[in-house]
Amino acid sequence: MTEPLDADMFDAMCPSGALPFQIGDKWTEMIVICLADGPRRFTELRVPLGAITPKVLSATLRAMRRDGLVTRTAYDENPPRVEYELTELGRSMLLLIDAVRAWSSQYLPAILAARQASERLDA
Amino acid sequence: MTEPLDADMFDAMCPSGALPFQIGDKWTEMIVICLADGPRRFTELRVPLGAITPKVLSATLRAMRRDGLVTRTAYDENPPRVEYELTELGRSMLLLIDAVRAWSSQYLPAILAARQASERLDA
DNA sequence: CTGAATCCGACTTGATACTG
DNA sequence: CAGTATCAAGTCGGATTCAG
Repeated sequence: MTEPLDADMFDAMCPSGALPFQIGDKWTEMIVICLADGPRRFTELRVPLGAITPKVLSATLRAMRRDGLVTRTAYDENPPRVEYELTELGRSMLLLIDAVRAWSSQYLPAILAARQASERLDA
Repeated sequence: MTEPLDADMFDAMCPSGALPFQIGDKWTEMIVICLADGPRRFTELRVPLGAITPKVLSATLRAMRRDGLVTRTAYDENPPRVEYELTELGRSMLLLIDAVRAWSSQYLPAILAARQASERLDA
């Protein structure tokens, strides 16, 4: 259920900067996807997110907690362990994220083609 | 079909800043919605967009043209007239925008409530 | 009417280093 | 392990002014 996250899991989504649909800030969508299969630890999330700095991950998770998208559970152990988990509200985003991904796979190539065509006009 | 746009048509959507789904940049979604019923002129678009500056509207439309979302048609008249119209690609976003809006009407209140609850903890 | 040119402040993101 | 503190850089939207 909660196997280790693949460090390359977002590499294939590279042209996401061209996608006209953005979920939250730069990282929210990926974090939601990472948490889809169950709770994850702080460092565990850093693996697939391409060397996100701890400050940014911390800030993003705090904003998501504030909006009720994730919960944070700290275990009083040594070494410390903290787990983040999607709330029902956060989980409700998964369906819409799937819809966005479906739209992307269908239409993103057209956007990239239009972009390259207009680049040729500039030259 | 293309009745004048209401200057208040986006006032009810005010808490859109809290929405975790963003379409393009700040204005792209609203422009797509404004063009849903047919072509619109430059100044016509400025009405419902709450005093968007011409520079920003121009830049947004240029980016949308570059991505193949809208077409621009200039008529050689005096005074000059320019019309923007959704392409098929741009029109394909409408379904997804509807899905985002449906999600919003269902879950955005929960986000706002969670946000207010965490504000009370800060105080 | 439909923009373009310039300047600017605010916000976002990241690099780096440090702590309980 | 799980963050925080500080600093630097880039980007975006906007105000203002001017032009075809």
